[in-house]
Amino acid sequence: MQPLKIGQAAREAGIGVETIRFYERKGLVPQPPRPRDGGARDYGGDTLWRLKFISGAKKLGFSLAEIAELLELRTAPNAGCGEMQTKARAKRNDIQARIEGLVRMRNVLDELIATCPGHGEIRQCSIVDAIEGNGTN
Amino acid sequence: MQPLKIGQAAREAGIGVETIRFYERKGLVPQPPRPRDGGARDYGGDTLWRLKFISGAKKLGFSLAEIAELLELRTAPNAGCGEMQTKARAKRNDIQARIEGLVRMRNVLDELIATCPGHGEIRQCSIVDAIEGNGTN
DNA sequence: TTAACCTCCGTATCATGATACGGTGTCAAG
DNA sequence: CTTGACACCGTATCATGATACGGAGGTTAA
Repeated sequence: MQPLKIGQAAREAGIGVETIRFYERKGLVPQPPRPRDGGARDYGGDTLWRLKFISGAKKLGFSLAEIAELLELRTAPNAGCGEMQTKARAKRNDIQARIEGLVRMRNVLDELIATCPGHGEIRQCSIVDAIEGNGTN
Repeated sequence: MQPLKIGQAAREAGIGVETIRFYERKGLVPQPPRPRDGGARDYGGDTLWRLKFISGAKKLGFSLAEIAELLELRTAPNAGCGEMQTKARAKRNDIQARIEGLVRMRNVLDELIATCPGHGEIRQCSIVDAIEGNGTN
C-alpha cells in the first residue's frame, strides 16, 4: 500500500494541507514518521481517521480543545474503561446542554419568523423589536 | 434627559465598556457626538437600542458581520420585512443543522455509555465512527 | 529536460471577538 | 483639596482557528 500523501489526505478529510500541519503542531494528530527512503510521509490509516474525526467534530461545533478530549477517549490506555465511561458521560452532558441552548435559539427564531408578516416596511418588522428585547435578558 | 453614559449603557445592554468601544471601531454603532459643554457622550436613544440589538442577536447566534447586515437592513430606505425574515430563516436552518449533528452525536455517546461494560478495552467503542462519518459529508 | 505540481519546514499573517493598559481629564463626596 | 470612580483615547495583547509565504527539494509527464 503506497503512502497517502498529505495533499490526498487533506482532500479526503475535506480540509487544507496547511490545516493538517496546524493540527500536527497542536498535537491533535501525530506527524507520521518520514520513511527511511526519504519519500513523503504516510497520512493514511489512523492519521486519516483522526483528520476525518476532527473535521466531523468541528462541524458539530466542538472546539479543538474539546476534540482533543474526544480523541483521548479512544487513545487512552486499554486499562480502564470505567474512566473513559465517565468522560463519555461528561461529554454527553456537555452536548446535551449545547443542544438545549441551540433549541432555545431555534425556537426564538421560529417565533420571530412566524410573527413577521414577511412583507411591508422594516419599521414594522416584529423581528427587529424582538431581537432588541432578547438583549436585555 | 441627562446623558446615558457609556458605563450605564454597557450595564443596560449587558456588555462591557470596552466592548462598546470595540463595536464603535467596527462601525456597528456610531460614536455619539461629544457635547459642546465637554461632558460625557450620550449613549442613550438609538445607540442604546443598537447595543441591545447586537447583544440580543449575538445570543441568537449571529456573527458581528451578520449583525451589521441586520442593522443595515433597518437603516435602508426601501428595506422590506421580507429580507429580515429571510436572514432569520437562514440562521434558523443553520442552527437546526447543528442541532441535528449534536443529537446524532449524543445518541452515539448514549449508546457507547450503555454498551460499555465499565471495564476492558475502549477500542471497540463505536462512538467515533459516527463522528468520522460526519466529517466525510 | 523543463514545466507543473507536489512535499517539507519554519515563520508570518489573518479574521473574529474581544479584553487590557496607560495616561489624561472631569466631577462629586468626604 | 484629595481620593475614587468614571470618561476618554490610542494602542497592545489575547485566544481560537486557521491561512499564506518562501525556499529547498522530489516526482512525473509531455
